[in-house]
Amino acid sequence: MANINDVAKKAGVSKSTVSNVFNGKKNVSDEIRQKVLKIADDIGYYPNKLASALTTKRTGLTGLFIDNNSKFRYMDYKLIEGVSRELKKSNKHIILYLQAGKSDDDNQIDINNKLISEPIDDAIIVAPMVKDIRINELIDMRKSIVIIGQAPNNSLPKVKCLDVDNIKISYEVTKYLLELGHRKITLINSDPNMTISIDRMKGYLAALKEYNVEFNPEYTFNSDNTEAMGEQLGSRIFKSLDMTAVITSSDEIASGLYNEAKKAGISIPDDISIFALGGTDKKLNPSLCTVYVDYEMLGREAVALLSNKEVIDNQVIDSYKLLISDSIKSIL
Amino acid sequence: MANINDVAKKAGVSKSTVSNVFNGKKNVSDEIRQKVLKIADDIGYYPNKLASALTTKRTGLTGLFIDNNSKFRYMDYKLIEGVSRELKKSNKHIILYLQAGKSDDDNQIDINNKLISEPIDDAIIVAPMVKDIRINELIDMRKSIVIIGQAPNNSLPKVKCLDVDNIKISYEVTKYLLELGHRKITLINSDPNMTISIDRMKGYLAALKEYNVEFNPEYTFNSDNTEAMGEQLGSRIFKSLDMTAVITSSDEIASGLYNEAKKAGISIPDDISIFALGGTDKKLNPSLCTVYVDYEMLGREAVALLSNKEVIDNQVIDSYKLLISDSIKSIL
DNA sequence: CTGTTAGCGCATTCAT
DNA sequence: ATGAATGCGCTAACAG
Repeated sequence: MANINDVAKKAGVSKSTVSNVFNGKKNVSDEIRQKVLKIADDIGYYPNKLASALTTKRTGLTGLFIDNNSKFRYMDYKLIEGVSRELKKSNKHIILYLQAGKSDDDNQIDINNKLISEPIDDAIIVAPMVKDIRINELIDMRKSIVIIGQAPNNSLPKVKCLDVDNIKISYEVTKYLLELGHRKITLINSDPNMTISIDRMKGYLAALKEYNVEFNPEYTFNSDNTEAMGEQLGSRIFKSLDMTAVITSSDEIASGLYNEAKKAGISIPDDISIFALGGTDKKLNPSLCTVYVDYEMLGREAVALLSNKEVIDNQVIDSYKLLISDSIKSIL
Repeated sequence: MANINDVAKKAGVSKSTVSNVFNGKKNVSDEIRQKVLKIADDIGYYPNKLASALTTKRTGLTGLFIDNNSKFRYMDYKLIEGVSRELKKSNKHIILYLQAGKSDDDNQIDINNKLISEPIDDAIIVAPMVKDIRINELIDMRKSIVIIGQAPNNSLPKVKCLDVDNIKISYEVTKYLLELGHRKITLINSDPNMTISIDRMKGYLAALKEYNVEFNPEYTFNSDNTEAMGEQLGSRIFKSLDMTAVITSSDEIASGLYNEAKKAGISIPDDISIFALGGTDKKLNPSLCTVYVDYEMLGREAVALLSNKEVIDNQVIDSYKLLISDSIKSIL
C-alpha cells in the first residue's frame, strides 16, 4: 500500500506538500497540486486515516452507546438511522457500542470495556442509567457528549441532553381524552423514580386541573412496561375501578390490557378507551391510539448538538405526534 | 492523557515491558507485571488503540456497508443488530457505512467516499449491486469480505457470500398453496434480472412440476416491490386472471394487492389467497401469510464467516420460517 | 509556496 | 526477563 513518501518521491516534492494537497491547504501551486494528485491516483495512494488521526486527534467517528441488556427497541433502530445519516452528511461515521451503563460485576470494571482508548471524537448515549459509568469515562476523556433521554441526576458537569417533552405529551393525551368526555382516567406510569414518570404525572395533573377534574391517586399505577405487567394490571383494575379510559406508559402495557380485556369480555373502545404513550410499532386490534416519536430526527438533532459549542442545559425536541386510532371513543 | 512512556518511567521499566504487560505477553515477571498494572491504573493509563493499530494493522472494527439510497429496511435493522452483537463477543465493534454501491456520478468516484483508508479490519456488504465499486475497493485493500445477499455475478475473485435459500423458500410456499388445493397460482417476482427472482422462479416451477401443474407464463409478473406497484398489478390481475392464489415478492406488494382487492370488493382470503415472500414486519388485516427470515442470525453468521479462513463459495443459511396466517385459505 | 524536522503512541525486532 | 532502537504514516511548526 502506497504511502505519503512514495508520492512525495515520485512527484519530487516533500511529504508535507503532499499532505497539504490532500488536506486542501491553499498554499500549494496548482501545477504541483495536479501533479501530486495525478501521481497519487496512479499509484493508488490515499491518506491513511489511522496515521493522521494519531496527530490530529480526530477520527471522524462518533460513538453511539446503546445498552446491551435487551434487544434493540424500535427507538434504538431509529436513533441509529438518524445518527448515521446525519453524520454521513459530513463524511463521518457511526460506531456502535453495546455497553451496559453499569458494569456487570458492579465492583470491578471490565478492563476490556474501558472506553478510554476508543477511537471516537464524540459520543451519544442513549437512555443512560442514573449512575452511568460510561458518562464519567467519556467526560474524563474530554469527549463531547450528548445524552438522548433523561440526564442522570448526578451528572457532575453539565452534559447536553436531548429529549421529547414528556410533560407536554402526557398533558395532550390526557386533554384529548378529557375532551372526549372522559373524566375517570387511569394513568399507568413507569417506574416512579424515573424522571419520565414524574414528567408524565405532571402533564396528567395539569390537564386534569384545567378541566376541573379532581385528582384521585387510586387511578394511578406504576409498571415495568412489560406486556405481562399490563395483563396483571388489567386483571386488577378492570374489576375494581370504574374508569372510562386508561393512559398507559407504553404500547406493551396496552397490549397486556388488550389481552386481559378480551379475557374479561371488556370491549375496547366501547367499554374502555386506551391511549398509550408510545414505545413500539407493534400493531394491535383494534388499532391502538399511541404517541409517535420521531426518533430518527432525535438522532439527527443529537449529532447537530455534538458540534454545538454553546452550553445547553437540556434541549427539548418537539418531534412527536398523537396517533389517533380505534382504541378510544368519545363518551359525550 | 497518560501514555506508555509515563508508565514506563514511573515504574522504572522500559516501554516495551509496559507494552508486553498490556498485550498479555508471557515474558514479564509477575512482580513487574503487577507493578506496571498498578501504576497504569494510578495515572489512568490505557493503551491508545489508534497508535497500536498503526503498527498492528488491526483496529477491531468491522465495516457494515448498507446502501444509502433508501431508508433502512427491517432487514437492515436486524443485520445491524446481529452483526454488532456477534462482534461484541470478541470485544470488537461495528462501524456503519451508508454508501451506495455505485457512485452517484457514475463517471467519477467521490474521493471522500473512498474506502481505502478506512480503519476497518474487514467488511460485510449488504445486498450489493451487480457491479459494486465497494467490493473492488475492499478487495484492493485486501480486507476480508462477506456479502449478505447475492454475489455480484462479475465478482472477480471468490468472495464469501451468505444468503437464505430462495429457491427452497419459494418452493415451500408454492407447495403449501398447492397442498391447500390451489392450482392457479400467480407469482409476482422482483426484477427479472436479479438472482433472487430467478431463484424464486426455480422454486415455484419445481413445486408446480411436483404437483403436475402446468406452468403458465401468464401467471408470472415482475415488480419493483413497492406498494404502488402492488396496487397497479392488483388492478390488472384481479380483472383478467382467474387465479385462486398469489405469491408476492414482498409484503409491500401484498399490501398493494390488499388495497386493490378492497377497492374491487374482492375478499382475502375468501376470493383469493395471498402469500408474501417476506421483507417487512408490516401488519395487514387480515394478517398476512409471509416468510420470516432471521436476519439477526444472518448477521451473526456473517461475522463468523469473516474470520473463517476456509474458502467458501456460497454459504446458504436456513434461517427462515413460513408464517401461516389469515390471508390464505384451503379450497379443497 | 515549499521543504526540514520533530513528534503522535505504540509494537517489534534484536540485543543483552 | 528486560531494554534500546527503529518504524508505522501522517501532520504541524518552523524555516527558507
